Amino acid sequence: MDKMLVTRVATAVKECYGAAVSENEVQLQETRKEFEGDWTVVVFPFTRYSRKSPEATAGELGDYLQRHIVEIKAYNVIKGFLNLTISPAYWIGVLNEATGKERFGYAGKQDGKRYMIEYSSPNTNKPLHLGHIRNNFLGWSVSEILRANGHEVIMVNLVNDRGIHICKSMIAWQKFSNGATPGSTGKKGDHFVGDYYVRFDREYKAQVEQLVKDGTPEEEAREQAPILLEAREMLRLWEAGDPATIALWRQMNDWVLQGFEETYRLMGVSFDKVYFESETYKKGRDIVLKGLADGVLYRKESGSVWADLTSDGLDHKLLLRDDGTSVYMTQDIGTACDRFSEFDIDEEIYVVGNEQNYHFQVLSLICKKLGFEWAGKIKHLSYGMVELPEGRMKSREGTVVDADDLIAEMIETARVTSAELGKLDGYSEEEAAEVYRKVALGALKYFILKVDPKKTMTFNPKESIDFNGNTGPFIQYTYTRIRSIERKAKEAGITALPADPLSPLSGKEQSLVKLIARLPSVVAEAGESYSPALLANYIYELAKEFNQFYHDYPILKETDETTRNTRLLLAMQCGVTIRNAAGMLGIEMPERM
RNA sequence: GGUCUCAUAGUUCAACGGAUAGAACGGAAGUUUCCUAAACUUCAGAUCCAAGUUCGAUUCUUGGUGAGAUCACCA
Repeated sequence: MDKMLVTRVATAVKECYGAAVSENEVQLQETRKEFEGDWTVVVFPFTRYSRKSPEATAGELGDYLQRHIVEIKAYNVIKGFLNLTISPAYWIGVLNEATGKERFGYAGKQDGKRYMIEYSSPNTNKPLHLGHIRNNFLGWSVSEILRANGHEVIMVNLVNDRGIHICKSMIAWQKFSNGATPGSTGKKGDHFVGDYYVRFDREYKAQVEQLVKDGTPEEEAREQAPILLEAREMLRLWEAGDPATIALWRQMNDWVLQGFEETYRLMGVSFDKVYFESETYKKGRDIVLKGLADGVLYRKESGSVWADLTSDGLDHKLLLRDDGTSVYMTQDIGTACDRFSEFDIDEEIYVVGNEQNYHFQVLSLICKKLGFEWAGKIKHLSYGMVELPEGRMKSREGTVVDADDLIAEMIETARVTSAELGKLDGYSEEEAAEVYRKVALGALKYFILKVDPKKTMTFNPKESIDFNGNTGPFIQYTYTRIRSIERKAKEAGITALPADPLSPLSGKEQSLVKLIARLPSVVAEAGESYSPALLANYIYELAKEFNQFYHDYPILKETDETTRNTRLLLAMQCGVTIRNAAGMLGIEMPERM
């Protein structure tokens, strides 16, 4: 409907004033609640074609549109705004069309693009924390939204499983574990290994302090601490392929990955393909050498290879070290190249925190310089840090919020609240636990996804799990109310019937239908801008609108059968809409809560 | 210092260059009991500063101020 209106407005301008206006010059928006009408055309831009006052122009266009579009019942003009009122029959048609579609909101799979989306990308030396949570939710949700738009999405995870950080955990484990394992201690693997990483750091600091006390300059002490030298030696052994080192490395990574697996399952995210940096870290070397031969890159006397980006306002960037080994940037060039040739993807999205904005700016620039035609197809979905009400998380100060701990706490809060109110009394323990999990994760996901990704956000665990206001649980709660109404209606033998075209919808009913009808365009917009936040805010608006609607029109009390059935239908469709839209954010709906 | 991002009620978040800047939480007052972890209705309360472009600027441009990120032979 809205697309059709835009087209027709453009023709109207052409017919009335003989000026060809492109469709993106037409500004169509939903009429604000305080005015009469459904859609509003902003006519200010057309006054230069009509050479008349905004009011007169709007009037003429309104006349034309009403004559030529049957669905337009009336129009009114306020200043330069032309408000169009659509006939009630149209809205009833929309409602009838939407109902019964379980996949309402999802576009069919037609000529969509193929995306690859890389997200999560953890290091294997410590467990996931709150920052990863934002990353995972964003990556998963954007994928779902793109899929809902009819695109194909390959979700990938690049696990950073090699380097000095994992060697630090390995050394500490060798020295201090006495052969302990996650199995023997009952600890989750990632936490187990993370503890040794922390242990390493403690030991390292103690050694530095001791060296300084013995008269070593601090800078030198930091370089010369024995345990650090041991970690470096271990990295050397690893790169040399020393069997014992490799075996230990494999063992510790397995522990961590098993732990991650559990956290991913809990968060409800998954991947189509997992890359390991240990397998990709040498990539890109040949490409860089070719770039060097082509004169795009240059070599310093010491042997290292660089890209000169100063003409683009950036610095020089190292691509190969003196010893010829790759750096992070080199690997990224290599893996991107592989992916584009292997999967024939139209676009690659990297979900990575904004501390790497510079990295991705440089990456796309270098790829362009190297002459890859896909250089423009790599996108960085950059997101801001997550802070706590007390301020930034600092690993040094131990204020990092662990992902598993946080989720466990939220589930516990949900459990306690529910137990107090005894609402799930009829449920078995497993069923109830499932509800707590859905509520806790719904709260977390909604709270994080409703915020514009690029902004730094403050996460307040207490507020997020509030059951009122702009929260996930409020949305879930609204859904369960709808389901409860459905159940009661069924018990009373009431069935929802298609709306009667002869019974016009009231204002509140109509605005609810309008809101429901908007879902497809919200999904499309969210897909284009990679913004789950748009969807989140939409769902809240719908949930809130439903609550108001239900307050004004108690469905089960209504005596007129046709009216009652239409309203029941409307409520049920609200439920489907909320469920589907929330599903794209990864928020599951409980039947009761 | 260079580059990039952000700045909106007390707080957490909204607002393709459009109408009187919306919500939520918190605060004040009230209504109701068909769904209920009840909901709904009022009230008070904000665009960091200064210029510019525009019929119209929270939005675009420039310059300030403030906050954050980044500029490694780390990843």
